[in-house]
Amino acid sequence: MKELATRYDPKSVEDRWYSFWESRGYFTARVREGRKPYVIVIPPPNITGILTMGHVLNNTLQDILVRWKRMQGFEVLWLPGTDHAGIATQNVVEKELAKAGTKRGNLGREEFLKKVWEWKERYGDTIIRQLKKLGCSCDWSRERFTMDEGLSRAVREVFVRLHEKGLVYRGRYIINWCPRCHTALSDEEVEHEEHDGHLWHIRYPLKDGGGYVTVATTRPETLLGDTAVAVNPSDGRYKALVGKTVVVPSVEREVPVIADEFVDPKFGTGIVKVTPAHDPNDFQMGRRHGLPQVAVMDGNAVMTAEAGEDYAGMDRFECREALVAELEDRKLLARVEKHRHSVGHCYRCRTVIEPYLSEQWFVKMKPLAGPALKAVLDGTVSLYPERWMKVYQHWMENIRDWCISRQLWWGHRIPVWYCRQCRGRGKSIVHSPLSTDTTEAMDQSVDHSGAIVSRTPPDKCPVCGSPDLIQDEDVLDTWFSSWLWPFSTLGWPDATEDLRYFYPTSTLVTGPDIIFFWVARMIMAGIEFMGEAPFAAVFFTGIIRDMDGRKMSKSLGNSPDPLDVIARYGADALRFTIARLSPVGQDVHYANESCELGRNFANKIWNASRFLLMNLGEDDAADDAGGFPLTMDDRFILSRLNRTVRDVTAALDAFRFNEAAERLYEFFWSDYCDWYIESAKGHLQAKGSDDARRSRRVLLRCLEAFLRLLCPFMPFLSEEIWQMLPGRSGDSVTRTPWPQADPGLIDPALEKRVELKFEAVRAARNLRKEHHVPPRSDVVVILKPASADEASAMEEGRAVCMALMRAGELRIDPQFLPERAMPTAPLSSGAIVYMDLSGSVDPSAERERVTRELNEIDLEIEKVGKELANEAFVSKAPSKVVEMRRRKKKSLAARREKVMKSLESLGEGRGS
RNA sequence: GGGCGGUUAGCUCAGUUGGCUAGAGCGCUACCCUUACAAGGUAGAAGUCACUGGUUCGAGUCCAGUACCGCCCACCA
Repeated sequence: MKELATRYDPKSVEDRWYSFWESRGYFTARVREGRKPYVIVIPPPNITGILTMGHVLNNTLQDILVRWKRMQGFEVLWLPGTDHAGIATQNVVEKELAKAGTKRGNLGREEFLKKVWEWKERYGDTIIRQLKKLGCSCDWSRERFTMDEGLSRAVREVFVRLHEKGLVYRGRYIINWCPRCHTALSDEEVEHEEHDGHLWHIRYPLKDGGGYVTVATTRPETLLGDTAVAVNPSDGRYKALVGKTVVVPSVEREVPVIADEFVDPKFGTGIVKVTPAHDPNDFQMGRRHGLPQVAVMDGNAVMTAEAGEDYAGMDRFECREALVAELEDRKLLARVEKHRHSVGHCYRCRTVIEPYLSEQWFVKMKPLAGPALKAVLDGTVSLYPERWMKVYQHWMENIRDWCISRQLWWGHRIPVWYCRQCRGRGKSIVHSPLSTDTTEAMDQSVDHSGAIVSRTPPDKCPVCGSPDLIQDEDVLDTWFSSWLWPFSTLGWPDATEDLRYFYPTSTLVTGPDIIFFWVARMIMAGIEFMGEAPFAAVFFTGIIRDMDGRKMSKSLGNSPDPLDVIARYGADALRFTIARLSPVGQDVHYANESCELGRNFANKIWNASRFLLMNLGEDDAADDAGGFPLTMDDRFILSRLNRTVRDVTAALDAFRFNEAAERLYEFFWSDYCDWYIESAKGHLQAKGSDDARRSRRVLLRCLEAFLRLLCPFMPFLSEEIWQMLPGRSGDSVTRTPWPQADPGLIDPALEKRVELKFEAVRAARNLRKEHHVPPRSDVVVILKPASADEASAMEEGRAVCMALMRAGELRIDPQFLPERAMPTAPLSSGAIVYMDLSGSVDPSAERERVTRELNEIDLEIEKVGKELANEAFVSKAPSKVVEMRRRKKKSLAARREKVMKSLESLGEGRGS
């Protein structure tokens, strides 16, 4: 047996075992009929991403699940991959270009895309490599990318199918526009933030010279695009105004005063300016009243010529300032109020979003939402924690159409073409789908706007036959590929074996921040295209925060690099700590130092195993106790082991990872190390004895079972130790079956009996300490048991107790009566522990201590006495509970008596 | 404006259907390098379970309300 270090060194083992597992194909799933599949698709990290603590949490939990399920005999597929992350990636590459002194406009679309692909090849798998460091057991042979050929085909297929159903449409609407990214965004991609702004009250002169109307606005610069002023039709104050004409300041445009229900008379002045081209509500109002749309800003949020020559070319916020100054000069600014309101920001670059009128593609969501909501409400898909159901339901019931076109270059190009001939001549009003006789026509359709929607690039216009076609410039929202992930990754739209066998998947583990972006939409897509929800359960993790409760972020610098943590503490330590700390459905407060929890635990396991290995002989095996009769302690640890197996399994079944981790920790540290190994040490001394052999085998049996339970949490360490155990010939702990709890071995009564011994030992140790007995010196301990059963339990454990108490002599004597002052400690059973210090006790200190004890007992007696004196309690509470109280009272009384006696033996009675 | 969490030891959190004296880890105090482990052992101190009321024989746990913290949603001109 080679010498093992006294500290576990994760660095020297982790990579070795990872490649061992990988090279043996342990993570590769196969289609195996008759075997139940268990499938998780990874939430694909962005190719721009590096591993964050959020990923660590997420993927550790997924890895725990899949490793556990593999051991339970499922055919497990954990499907990995990455997301092309349209905006994020384009931004990253653009930044690189900027550093090199160029920009994408200079390169042109094709050249730029080449650059992005190059970037992706170089850096896109960073996060994948990092996941391997963490120990993630993904099936890398099935790794996918949202822009690879198969997934791109799925995207086109979905777009065309939705278009055929009339669920994809194009139109000119107000959308969320990021002036920095130069693209439209969906509502979900806008992050609202509370912001201290102003409410400017602005006077619009009436054309007839009869004074002013005063409107209130938070965005005065949009006034340049006003085409009306509105009041509520039932607002008595302003009835007379309706139909009159006012003059928009600065641009001096004459616009009508209209009446519209939308206006809230209680807000501001009750009069609202209407800017149909720059506000979604005004857009609607404008449609209702046939108002012109005047766009005063361009895609850079720079004022256009429509804004008037004073402002054209100005940035929107600059313009705001200048315009307010002008209004003030002209006495048209009635007043300014402070006003707190929420402002939308781009989720990728934080720029303030501009409502912007433009032509975009949308998905009609209502028809998709219905079945997806039902699936969650009826339990086809269960959400953990359940409360997310409400959030989900609210979103589904108030769902709005999804703007899916992006004015980017990096992404799936929209599978739509336009005919230059037809469009040029302004004809082509054709309805989809084209039901002509050609097979090609099945693949494409032309909608009322002249768009040819096709799975493959068409070579000629189906209307006029012209080959002069041009593809839509836009790409699709990144999430338009993500929402297909659970089936596109398995080969859809082809009817592959994988798809048939592995779909629907089992569990999705993700953060609640993408419930709308991703989870909800996947459920919709799964039901729409596969006819079945994509997973049975969704587990929402918490969000990782720092100790001050702040979100981890680069700018705050509070975001640790998991690879540093792994280097410092080990992957297992990080995994275990994260699992242990993450409360179900609650955010995790994390600091690197927390990983000491996992590191120390790993070290404890390492050393306990080392101890056992030092004692083991060649012939020791774990499968049985060698036919030797088991001791009480043996049966105790086996009982605790089986209890642990049962509890850990139940906890995992319920996604209570923290509880599972806690059970493992408790069992190993408290039961196995603190008690069982300590009590076994005596037996192990005579190596050749049956006693020692029995002990070794039970120790080994527990360790083996424990390592298997631990394996999903700490795969590297458990493998390292597993391989050192006798009788291993290169088999892997990851391939062993998950332990089954044997209920017959769980014996609560026995556990109680053994706990009595703990208590006696603890009491004796406490007495030693209180009376300053030097650690090395032996003492005489006398135990006065409360029952014959206790006496026999103590008798059986005599040797162990003596060792742990460090007692030179242990007398078990039901009749014992001290002749002189002796420190005592009562046990909960009513038994009493005496320590004979041969008169070296200070009676007054002891008296004080015992008096304190007596007071505590009296307090308890009073409490129970009151309860039992309560007629209502005795008659209404379950008899079991009443009985329990009676017993408690009795044992307290017995204890009190004993304490009183020892107090008397100390010389004086108590004052009261 | 609507909704959802949280509030238990100095810190981070358990406490599953109400029922033995509310637990753990870290930190703290004291002693100990006892031949697996000082990343350890042993013993200990430390809690008005946010507040107010209610239900109940009995409330950290259930109900109502209040306060503070956090998050999400909303056409908050």
